[in-house]
Amino acid sequence: MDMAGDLGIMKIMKLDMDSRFDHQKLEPEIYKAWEKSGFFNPDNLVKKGIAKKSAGRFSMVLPPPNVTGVLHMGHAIVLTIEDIMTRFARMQGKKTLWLPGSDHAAIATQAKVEKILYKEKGQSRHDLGREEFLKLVEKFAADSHKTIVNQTRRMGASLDWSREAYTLDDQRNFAVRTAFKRMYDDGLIFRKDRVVNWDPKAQTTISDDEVVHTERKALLYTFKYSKDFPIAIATTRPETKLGDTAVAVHPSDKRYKKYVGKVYDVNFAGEKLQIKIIADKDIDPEFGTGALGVTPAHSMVDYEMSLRHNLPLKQVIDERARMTVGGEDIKDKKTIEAREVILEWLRKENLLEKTEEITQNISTAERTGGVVEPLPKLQWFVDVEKKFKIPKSSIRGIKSESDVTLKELMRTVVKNGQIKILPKRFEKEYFRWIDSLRPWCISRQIWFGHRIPVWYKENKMHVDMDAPKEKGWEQDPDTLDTWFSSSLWTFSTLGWPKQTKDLKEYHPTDVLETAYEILFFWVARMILMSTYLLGEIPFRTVYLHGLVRDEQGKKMSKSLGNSIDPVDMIELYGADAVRISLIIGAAPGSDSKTSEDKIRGYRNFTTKIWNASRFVLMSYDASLKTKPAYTAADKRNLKKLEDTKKRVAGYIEDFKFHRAAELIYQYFWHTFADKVIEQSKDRLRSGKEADRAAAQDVLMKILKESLKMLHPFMPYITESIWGKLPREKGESDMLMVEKC
RNA sequence: GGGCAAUUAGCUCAGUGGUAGAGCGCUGCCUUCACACGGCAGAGGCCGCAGGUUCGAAACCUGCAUUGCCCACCA
Repeated sequence: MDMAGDLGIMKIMKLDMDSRFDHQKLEPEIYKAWEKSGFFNPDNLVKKGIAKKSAGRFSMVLPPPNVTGVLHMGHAIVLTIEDIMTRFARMQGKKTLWLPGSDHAAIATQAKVEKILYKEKGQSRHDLGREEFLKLVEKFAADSHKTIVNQTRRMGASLDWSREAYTLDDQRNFAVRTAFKRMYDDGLIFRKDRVVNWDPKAQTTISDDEVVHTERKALLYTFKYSKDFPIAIATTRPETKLGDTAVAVHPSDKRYKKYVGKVYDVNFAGEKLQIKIIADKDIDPEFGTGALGVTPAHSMVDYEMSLRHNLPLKQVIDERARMTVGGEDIKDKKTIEAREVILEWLRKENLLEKTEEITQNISTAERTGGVVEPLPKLQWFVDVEKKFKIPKSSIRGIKSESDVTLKELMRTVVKNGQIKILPKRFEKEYFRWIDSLRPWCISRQIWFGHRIPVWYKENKMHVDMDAPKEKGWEQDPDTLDTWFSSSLWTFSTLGWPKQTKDLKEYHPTDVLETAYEILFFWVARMILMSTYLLGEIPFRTVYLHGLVRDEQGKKMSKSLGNSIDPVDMIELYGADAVRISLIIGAAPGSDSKTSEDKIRGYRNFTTKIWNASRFVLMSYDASLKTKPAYTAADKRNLKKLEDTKKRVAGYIEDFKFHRAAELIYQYFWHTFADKVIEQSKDRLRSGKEADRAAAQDVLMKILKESLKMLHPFMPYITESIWGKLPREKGESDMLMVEKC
């Protein structure tokens, strides 16, 4: 194989080695040489005969980073683990594809740009209008994309940039509209008035998974609606009681049995209410008075209860979290202000029986931190429990043309082992999530994202790929949940809905590697979409890694000021040191800690690799042609090398990257450098020729094999050293594609 | 309220039935021609607690404690 010339790697080769590895200068040069070689693209691996049919293929998508900012340690660990898998597969001669892309991250990106716009110009998005504002967001996204892609390259990630995708580009938009249309036609997407999670801060709905429960202290008030109402109720939000349409008690609660079924007209703080007493087994007779004021429009629980009992729904709070009913002193007031007014009225009327402090869980929006206000709204949903006919299925246990639900599909592929989730404990969480899954609200009242492919005219509705030809149709102003488009990622990136060669070759992908945090958001929904739209699994193995924390074990975040910038660390210590320090000590699915000290420690390892290699190269006498006479110790050393290689490969195949990395570290430093090299010194200087030949052969052999083992973990320095070593027949000029 | 995980040397963590390990840190010696971002030597742990299984347990089982995380509609 002679490709050194046009690969440009010769330029960075020298006959001997510099006294240190200049990572700042050499890493970017090496990355360029890799890119120029074209070997990140599997087509070229096949063309040049590097990928062997018998070795099979390996495909994986990169979890697309959000175009909201810069690379952080979370990305760094993703890139490192996935690059290890990718490089390992490539060196095994597999047709290897690792596909990059980025995510438009609808709410997150829009919120960020709105913040900047307000800070810089004091304007809101409405001041600009939809079109102008979107231009601004797109500009921001493009800049951010550029930064992230450059930083991704610095990490050494061997991604096939020729296939790069974006969740909001034309091709992906086509996939999104296709998916939406198909789901609508199958009755799996519906539009309905339902109580949804409303984020008053972002002014949009959010899905159940975007709701975060946080504990806080609150006051629990016990009172009666009016003097002649028989039952006292307890609440932390008296203002919502203007929307009550029932009081619920436990069916076997003797205190209240006689009232069940009765209807009362009451005047509550000036608002006329009609309250029906109902019995529901979800009521805890022990809590408060054992009676719950049911507010169907402003509580998820109460809403579900109202559906069971056929209760009317009365909205009293609007999108700005202000009251829509009540007298002058209440209407249009913020909920907290209205609460005080009502409490004042309760005291005056002598209806307030008790006030106590409790700790309660409140719902907040994941992105904005705003307190979620449940509201009835007309929105689009995905029905996960409706039966539909699946045309074609390669899922074990689900026949083509059979009737299934999305939940069944999601559950089946993990239950039957077609998809393995590692570590296994996350499978349990996955099933639990599916069991409690409700309709997925997919419409968002924001501008940045895939516009919903639905058009309205008077009372007519048109759901299709494109707008109707005739005039007067208005497109739905809402956009789709960002996870709708990213859930198509494993196949939309390969050309779906077109039946492309890539789709046939690389789907299902082999591995989906990501942080356990987004198991529900993303992984589960990819399974949903792939099984539904393609009738096949999106990936065979889900490998989940933990979060990277700081020295104190705190989550790294900008606001805490404890985040370590991976790019700073690369500048200081090199990408190889950053990579291996993120791997060692990070068991699958467990959080790990990182610090500059740790990275510096592993930088020392790169120096050790460099110096040991320098020694082997400098003491190597190429003119020595004598047949080597191996000693028993030489054979033992070579045997140990083979054992180590096998164990390392086994660990990688088992997704135990931390074990593999630690083993190579131990082997290279404490076996090869400390023992084998030290023991060879005398022989190299004064031994007989045959012994010298044996000694230098063993050293060169172990060095080369060690570099191969190390390459997936520390690609830069190993590639650099490989380029300086004498090559034997059949050996590639580029370590990246050398057989291991 | 339900579930999951962790608890091993000062710190960070490996170690899934057979005489306690690594890195960092610490102590002492060594600047010898690969490397002081180094070498050699060394100190340091009744493996959270209590029971049990076993010839044998840090590992398996039961209970407890502490910490962390996830989920959940106690108003």
